[in-house]
Amino acid sequence: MNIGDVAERSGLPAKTIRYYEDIGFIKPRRGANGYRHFDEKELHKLAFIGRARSLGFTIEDCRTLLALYEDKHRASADVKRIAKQNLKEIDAKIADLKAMRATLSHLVAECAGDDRPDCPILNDLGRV
Amino acid sequence: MNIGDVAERSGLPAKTIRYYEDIGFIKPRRGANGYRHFDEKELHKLAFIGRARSLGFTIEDCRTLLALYEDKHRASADVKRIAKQNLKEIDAKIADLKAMRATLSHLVAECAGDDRPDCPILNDLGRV
DNA sequence: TCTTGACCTTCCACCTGCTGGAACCCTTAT
DNA sequence: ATAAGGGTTCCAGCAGGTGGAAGGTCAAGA
Repeated sequence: MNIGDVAERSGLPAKTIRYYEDIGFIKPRRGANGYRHFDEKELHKLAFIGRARSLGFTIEDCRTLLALYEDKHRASADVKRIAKQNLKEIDAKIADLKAMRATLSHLVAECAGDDRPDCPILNDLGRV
Repeated sequence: MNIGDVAERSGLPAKTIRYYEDIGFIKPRRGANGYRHFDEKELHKLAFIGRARSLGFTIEDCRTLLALYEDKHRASADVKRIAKQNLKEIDAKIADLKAMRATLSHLVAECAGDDRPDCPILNDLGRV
C-alpha cells in the first residue's frame, strides 16, 4: 500500500502519517522510487493511534499504549490504569467547561443585548 | 507598578504579560531604567483579558472584546453575540468530551485489569 | 562601601500536534 | 508527448504561551 491507500483506510491524512513516521511510530519500508510502502500491520498501528488520539490520549500516551499493544506479555492492568487516568482527565475537563458555561450563560442572561452601551458581561470581565 | 506587582494582582505570570504587550494588548510606559511601569487602567485590562481567556475566549475574541470594552458607544448586543457564540463552542466541546468519556468508560468496564494479557481496550483500539 | 539576592530586561528556542505550501520526482492514461 | 494525479523533501507557521541564558538594576544588611 502507498500512503494514500493507508490514509484512506486509516482515516488519517497523509501528512499526519508522515508526521507519525517522523516521531517514530512507524517505519514503513521504501520502494525503489522512494515511496513508502505499508503492510497491514502498520495500517493497524495507525488505526490504533488514530482511535486513541480521538479518545483524547496524548501522543505520549499513544507511545505507551502502542508498546503495550505490541507486547504480548503485558498485563491488562497496565492498560486499564492508563485508560482510567485518561478518564479522570476527561472528567476534569468536562467540569472546567461546565463551570465556564455556567458563568458565561449567567452573564449572557443578564445582558440586555440591545443598543445601550451598558453590558454586564464586560463589567464583570473588567473586575480586578 | 512594576511587572511583578501587576502579575500578582492580575494573576497572570510576568512572562504572559510581556507576551500580551508583544501582541499589542497593552503599551506600558517605561522608566529611565527600562522597567515597564503600569497604571491601574492597564491592570484592569490585563485582568479583563485573564478572565476572558479563562472563560475560553480566544486571543482574537479578547481583541474584539477589549475594543468593545474601551468603546463607550458600543451596543451590548455585539458583546452578547460573541459570548453566545462562545457558549455554543463550549457546548460542542462538552458534547465531544462526553462521547469520549462514554466510549472509554465502556472499555474500562470491560477490561479485567489483571495479569492476563487479554485486554478489550487494546483490542478495540486496534480495529481497522 | 560592598555584596547578596531579588527583581527587571531582551532574545531565542521550545512545547503540542499537526497543517500548508513550494519545489520537485514518479506513474499511468491518453 | 503530455497532463493529471500520485508521491517525496524541507521549511514555515498556527495558538498561546513557557523556559532559559545573559545581563542590567535596586534595596537591604554586614
